[in-house]
Amino acid sequence: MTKSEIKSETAHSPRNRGTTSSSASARPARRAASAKTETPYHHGALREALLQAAERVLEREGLAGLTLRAVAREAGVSHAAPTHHFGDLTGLVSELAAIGFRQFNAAMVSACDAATTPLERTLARPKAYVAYAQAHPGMYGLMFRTERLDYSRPSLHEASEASFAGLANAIGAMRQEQISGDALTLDQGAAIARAWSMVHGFTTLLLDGRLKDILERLPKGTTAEQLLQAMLTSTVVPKLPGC
Amino acid sequence: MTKSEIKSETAHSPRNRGTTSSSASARPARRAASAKTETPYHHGALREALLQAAERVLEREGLAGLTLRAVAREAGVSHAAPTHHFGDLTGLVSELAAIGFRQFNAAMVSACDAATTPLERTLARPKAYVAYAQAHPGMYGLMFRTERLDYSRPSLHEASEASFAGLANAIGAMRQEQISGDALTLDQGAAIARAWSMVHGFTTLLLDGRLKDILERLPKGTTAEQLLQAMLTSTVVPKLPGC
DNA sequence: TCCCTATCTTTACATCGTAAAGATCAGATA
DNA sequence: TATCTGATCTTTACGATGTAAAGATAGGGA
Repeated sequence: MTKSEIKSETAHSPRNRGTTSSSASARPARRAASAKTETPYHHGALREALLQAAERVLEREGLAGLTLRAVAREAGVSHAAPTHHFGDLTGLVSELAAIGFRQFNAAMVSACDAATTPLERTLARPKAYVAYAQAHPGMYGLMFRTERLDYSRPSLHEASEASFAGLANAIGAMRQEQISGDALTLDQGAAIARAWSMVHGFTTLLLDGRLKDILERLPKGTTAEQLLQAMLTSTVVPKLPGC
Repeated sequence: MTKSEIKSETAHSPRNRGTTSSSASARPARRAASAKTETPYHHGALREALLQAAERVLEREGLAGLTLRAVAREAGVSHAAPTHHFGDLTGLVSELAAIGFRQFNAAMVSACDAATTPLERTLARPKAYVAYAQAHPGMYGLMFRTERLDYSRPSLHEASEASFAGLANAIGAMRQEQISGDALTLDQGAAIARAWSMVHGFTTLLLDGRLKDILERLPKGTTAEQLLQAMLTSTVVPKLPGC
């Protein structure tokens, strides 16, 4: 889109494989793996390399810049190479999102482990949630942009499911209840939905720059993290109908 | 993307303007507005027609299907016609989002006006918020997908600003305070952020199908609206740290 | 009457996703 | 050891998209 900036792509032979095929013999001739092959025809671990390249592209150029061809360029292979490993763009993006969910879960678990005081234990998870999103805005945006993902992929389904389970358990712990996997009371469901909606909504609005107006009007120097904490801990409940 | 389904587009002359130019005289010849012109060369109100076409395309085929060419097809004009009115895709999409914000605000205002009991007055706005998103998922998704919008456009900036102002005022009313435009206490900011995050997060999760797991585990027949209400009214505050 | 200008259409081009066919190579099989 | 097979990667090709630029067509004033 938008005319793109550079990248001619007319340059064939993605990786300079040191072939230096001088003559243009139409016959394949099977050039016998010329002694100093810089990079072999077979990459060896292209799948992982592509996923890492994709993450770099995503965080560098944003969601719109995450294309199959850009990832292939970043990895130094031909533009059709990713297809073999991921089927299509949705496949690549879904695998990347699965990685994101695993990073995300790991961040929250380790934040919980590090918490010591009761207040820290209460805030560790939401703070880690927002912190991950701020540190990896591209990844977070990808993970919650359903239209580009394929949740029927086991890796993605599992990873996002684990994310939800962790949340539900944390809420259960707050309510000193064992949240059974199969049934919820309305109160339990409301508690889970409230916590998740609040943190997810805050994060989304923050990343979209929609909280800037609020932050600017707060006492000078107030950070998003402080706003989050105030939002989560303040017990002042509005008493009258709005509108 | 995805190979598309149909639409040949090889059919030139978007609208059948009844020209029936039999001979192929290379010279323009200025065919004198043949008596029964079905649709004139100049549409007359193409800008509005394009915006309406865009909304139809958006709700019918989703965000990914909302392309300049698809909108032009829907409106029956050449694929480059929208460019003249909106500059580029971002322009069209931003104007459409502005319309969305205006519809959205109107829906909340009228819901507030219709509320009578105190409980209704408290819930009218959030319920209208979610209801709009459910009725116009494409529009809602568009409005909060920042990466495709250009907030420097006055119409969009104003409309979304009005949306925020309405929210802030509603929170102010709940707290029986006058929320001054330029400064906020941390408590006030937290109250606004909490309300907005909660409702926006709930809506986003709901539209992305991520609350399905919760809804299925609630007492049989519980609707999203009931969950929202429980989420907003329940005063049971979690008492212990989580993790 | 003539021409200017906004509006709309054509044409063109770079990029994208994806399919299909060819090239390359590692390892099994004989 | 020589050959074959299948996985991996590259080429080539096609339709779709956004956007720029040039041509065609009126509507409305000079």
